[in-house]
Amino acid sequence: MENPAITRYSNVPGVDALVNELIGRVADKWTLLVLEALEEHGESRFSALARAVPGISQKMLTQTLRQMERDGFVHRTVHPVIPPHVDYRLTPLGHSLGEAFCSVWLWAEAHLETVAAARADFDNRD
Amino acid sequence: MENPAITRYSNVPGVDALVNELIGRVADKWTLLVLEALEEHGESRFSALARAVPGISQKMLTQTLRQMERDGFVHRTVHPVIPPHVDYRLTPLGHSLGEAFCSVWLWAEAHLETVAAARADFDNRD
DNA sequence: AACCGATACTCTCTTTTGGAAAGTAGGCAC
DNA sequence: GTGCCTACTTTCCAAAAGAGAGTATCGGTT
Repeated sequence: MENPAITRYSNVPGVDALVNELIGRVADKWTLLVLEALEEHGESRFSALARAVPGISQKMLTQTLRQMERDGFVHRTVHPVIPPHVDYRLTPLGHSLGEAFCSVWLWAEAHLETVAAARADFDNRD
Repeated sequence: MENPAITRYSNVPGVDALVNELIGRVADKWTLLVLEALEEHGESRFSALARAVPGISQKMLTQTLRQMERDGFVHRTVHPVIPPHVDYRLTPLGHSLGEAFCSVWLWAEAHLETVAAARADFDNRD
């Protein structure tokens, strides 16, 4: 009873599930915030990212960076010195993702007040 | 000890936290998928959305639609008939968000294989 | 030799979130 | 009455996230 219909901006049926999965991975708050921090500050260390992404826990930062590394968005450089020194930087793929999200950031900035007004309106109904 | 520095594509310090919050709301897998379904199919009923968004539970669909309604992305029309009939459609604001995300969908489609290859490569290391 | 500091994690515990499935409401055909 | 229809709502349980302390490493200090 599945609807095999066209979905998504391209209409290739079998690809949709995969695109959905990738979107699910990419449409993640922390991924987006880390991506943005790396776009903004360039190559950064773990502790710098922890500072740059407000509210992220070390655990989530580690996890997010691992996923992003696995997906090929960031490159991890370990300098074998004491104390340890690890740098993270965007790959070209990660950078291209950042550019794709650029319009979303701009949208968020542009419509911040509209959304706030909509929320206030909604909360004051009934 | 907070770093008040420039973040985001605009550099207005106080706005950043709000933009972050909005991004967190908007960069949500289910929100994105529902948004896409509404872009694709136009005004839809609850059950049609449940079918159009593969894998979503009723609970998450209800919750996501409520949030999107509160944020002003969707309009909810209740037809007071029996059995109940409720239609959801994108507001202009919701549509503009969909357009902002368009580049992300295109990115996902375009780089699907690159990401798959990166993952395979990562998983086969050490 | 014991201790400390620095850095990037890692582990444990508690809270929050998400999914599956059953329940609710209310008129209408039977 | 009983069952049916749709759009939720609730409940229970499992998975995920956050807080915060712990770990490994080595050189320098005491």
